[in-house]
Amino acid sequence: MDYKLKKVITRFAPSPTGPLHVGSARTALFNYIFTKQNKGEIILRIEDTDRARSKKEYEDGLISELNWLGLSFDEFYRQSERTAIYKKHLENLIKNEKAYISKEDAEKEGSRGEVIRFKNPNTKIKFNDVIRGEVLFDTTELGDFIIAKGLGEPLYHLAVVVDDFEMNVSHVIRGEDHISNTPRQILIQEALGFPRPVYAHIPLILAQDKSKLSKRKHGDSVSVKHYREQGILPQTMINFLALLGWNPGDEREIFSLDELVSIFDIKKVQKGGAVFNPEKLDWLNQQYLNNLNREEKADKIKEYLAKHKEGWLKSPVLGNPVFIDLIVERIKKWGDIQELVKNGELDYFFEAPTVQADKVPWFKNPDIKSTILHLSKASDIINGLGNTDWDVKIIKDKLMKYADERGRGEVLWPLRYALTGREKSADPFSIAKILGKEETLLRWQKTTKELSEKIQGQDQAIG
RNA sequence: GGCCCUAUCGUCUAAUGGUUAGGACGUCGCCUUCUCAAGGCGGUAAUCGGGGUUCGAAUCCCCGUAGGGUCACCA
Repeated sequence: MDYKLKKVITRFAPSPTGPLHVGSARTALFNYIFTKQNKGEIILRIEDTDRARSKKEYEDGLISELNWLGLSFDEFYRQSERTAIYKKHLENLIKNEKAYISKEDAEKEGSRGEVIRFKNPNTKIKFNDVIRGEVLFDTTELGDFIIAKGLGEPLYHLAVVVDDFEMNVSHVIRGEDHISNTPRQILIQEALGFPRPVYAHIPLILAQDKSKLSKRKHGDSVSVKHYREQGILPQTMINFLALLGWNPGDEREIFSLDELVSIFDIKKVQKGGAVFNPEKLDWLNQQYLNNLNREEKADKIKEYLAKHKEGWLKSPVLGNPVFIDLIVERIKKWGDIQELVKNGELDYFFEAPTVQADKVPWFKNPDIKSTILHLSKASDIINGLGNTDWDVKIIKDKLMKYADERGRGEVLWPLRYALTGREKSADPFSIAKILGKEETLLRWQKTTKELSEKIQGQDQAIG
């Protein structure tokens, strides 16, 4: 009765019929945490009794995603390799008249003449769910359900019950969609004389429309792989999934897997389903992104840039810490780098921008002559800086001193625009630092020249 | 439809009979700023409805209602 006395053994039992679903990932996570908390063992069991729908590539994918998440398992089984065991128990059921071979109408396509049905004792089943409390079912309506297509072809309910027993599973933690399967499985357990594990049915993860997240209805966004490819960090995923349906009772919400193991409480898991909120996932990822060290950031930026702009990889800009910080500040996940590239927001770091002369002066005081003056003056200031002074703070201090005298917008807008050719961008100090003195001066001088020519043209036209 | 589960801001949730119903995401505003991003500060917003029980109900009970899950020779 008191499961604390028994060794805790849990299992995560996906069927390899598709990519790892975020809901399944959370089930795996809760199993994992619970197991570690109780110093137990966790089993990964591939439920591939449906030979037609199960695929090795999905199994590989499942394992790859679990690895990525950092969830490890103590034992591994495949149901397709255990048919002899199921057969033994099936024969036992038939011998004891708990199940029988049933002649069926084989007219329906895909159906066969004989299947094995469980002899339903038509009782009421009551079980205690860790999360929901007492649940009562009348099993009469279930009828004599089919537990195997044949002695060598067990179906889900039979395989689950046999395996949970054979593997000494003490706690079954699974999704709420299995709650109505539980009475059926308990019936089989009792017929076989097996002990009953502790059940915990965790709530479903819902889509925005509040229906169960399904690949069919909601596409790729249901898979862990999707978020992995978007550049969400595994630690973000773990943290986010844990927070979906659980909280520590106080206001903390950033937790590592290890921290979860110390503070998680399965009894505090919510009863109702939880909508998967991608905005919050992004926000959380941003928190984790910021805490990465420079090397990790630099490596990932290179990796994602390589996908879109291989030509940029040789640039020394990539190693510049100011550049790295600038990028990380502007993304929520690595995949956002693609957007940055696509929108041309990074071009000016790697090649001279196209500057439109009429956009150089600040709109509040579009005087070309003073704009030229500011550009030249700024060039002088920058030119006076030695190599050791080539630092964002120093560049900023020097330029700001001048900008404060002459009006910030009036000075800073042209400086920045001449450097980037964009109305929106990072500040001119950081960009100057990244570009280097020579390139910065070059861009300012080029713009100055263009503006001068423009003025001359105007003067001639007037004269 | 039968059975089962669930019900606090738009979303994730706190408050285990007594709180101005708290926090986070989003959103909005302000500050910081030449612009963008980041950051800081602040605002908006909820107890599904109706009956009980109680001095007192988001909290306990009943009835509705709504949403969801499940009803395979899938898992």
